[in-house]
Amino acid sequence: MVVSAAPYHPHNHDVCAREALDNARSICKTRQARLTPIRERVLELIWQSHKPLGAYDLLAELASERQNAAPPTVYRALDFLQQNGLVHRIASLNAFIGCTHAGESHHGMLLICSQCRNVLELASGDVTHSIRSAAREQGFEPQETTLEITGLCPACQTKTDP
Amino acid sequence: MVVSAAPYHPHNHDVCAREALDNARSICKTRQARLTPIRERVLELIWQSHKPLGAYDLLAELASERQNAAPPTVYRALDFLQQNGLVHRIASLNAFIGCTHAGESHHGMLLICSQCRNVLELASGDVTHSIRSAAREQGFEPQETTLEITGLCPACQTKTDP
DNA sequence: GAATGTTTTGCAATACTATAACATTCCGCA
DNA sequence: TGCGGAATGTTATAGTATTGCAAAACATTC
Repeated sequence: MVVSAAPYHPHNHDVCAREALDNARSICKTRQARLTPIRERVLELIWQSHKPLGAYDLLAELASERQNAAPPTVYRALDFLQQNGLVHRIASLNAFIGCTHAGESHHGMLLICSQCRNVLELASGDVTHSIRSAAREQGFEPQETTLEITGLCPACQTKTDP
Repeated sequence: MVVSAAPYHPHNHDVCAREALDNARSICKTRQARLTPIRERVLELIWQSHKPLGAYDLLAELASERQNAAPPTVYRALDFLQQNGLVHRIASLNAFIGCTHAGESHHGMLLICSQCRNVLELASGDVTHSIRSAAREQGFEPQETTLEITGLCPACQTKTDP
């Protein structure tokens, strides 16, 4: 499932988020991974927008809903979600975003708008391929790729141009 | 100046580090940036190897040499070195590495060995180009790119293969 | 449905990473 | 020699993440 080119295109985000949740439930069922209430709620919070959230943002939300939320609560949920390919951690921001390519084998290229903070996840075969071959040329065997690009999304470009 | 394909190739690292320091001094002179003793020492510490060092690793070294080293001491030095393109911050590790392409316009692609922790910096035109065009296809205007790849370097591949 | 082993959650403490704010010192330059 | 900006000293604190152990929930088998 690939969500359409959100977030730069206007879209019904409720539908978008609901689809992501449904998809997550289906993936977890297949993988026999337990999408517990805490984990599901964390994922739901992350999917409230296409802007990355910090672990302590999530914790604050969670703590307002349940008594016993502590840092490990949210970090464990995030670990689970990452391991099942449902969220990405954005290293350059120490924040987390819902994965729009869950269930597909990919390594996401994240386009992060420095102005509105929306994040678009891309999976480009060209990019993947050129990175792999550049690495292999050096005899290097890649395992994990972190590719994060900050810049201006289309909407924010027109806003800042006079 | 491009340092040869260190660190995977055997090389005289003393020479390698000394060249990096000389190069840094020359760059700072040109840019009228003040490579003060603290800043130079931090850079020297970073260049002791091709393995990334955390800010607090650097601080520990620094503190053993001078009385007044505190976190801001090392973070300020690192800020300066980054702004002048002499070191890179590795977001996925919260650590710092000497830039092997200082003085050249580039955005480094870092190959990080998960076993020996050595880091090789690459500047591939192909990769740069495919990333830029993938971003632009979405109408996105890139400003900063973080590209970090963990995997196995040639030496560690042969070690782990039986 | 009770016993058992595994997974998940609760809980407290702490480690690690980074910055803020303000005082002081240093350095180039008029 | 004194002025002004840059760099450093100093203290405190903010922000991010993990460890370790106890308790509870759950799945499975008997």
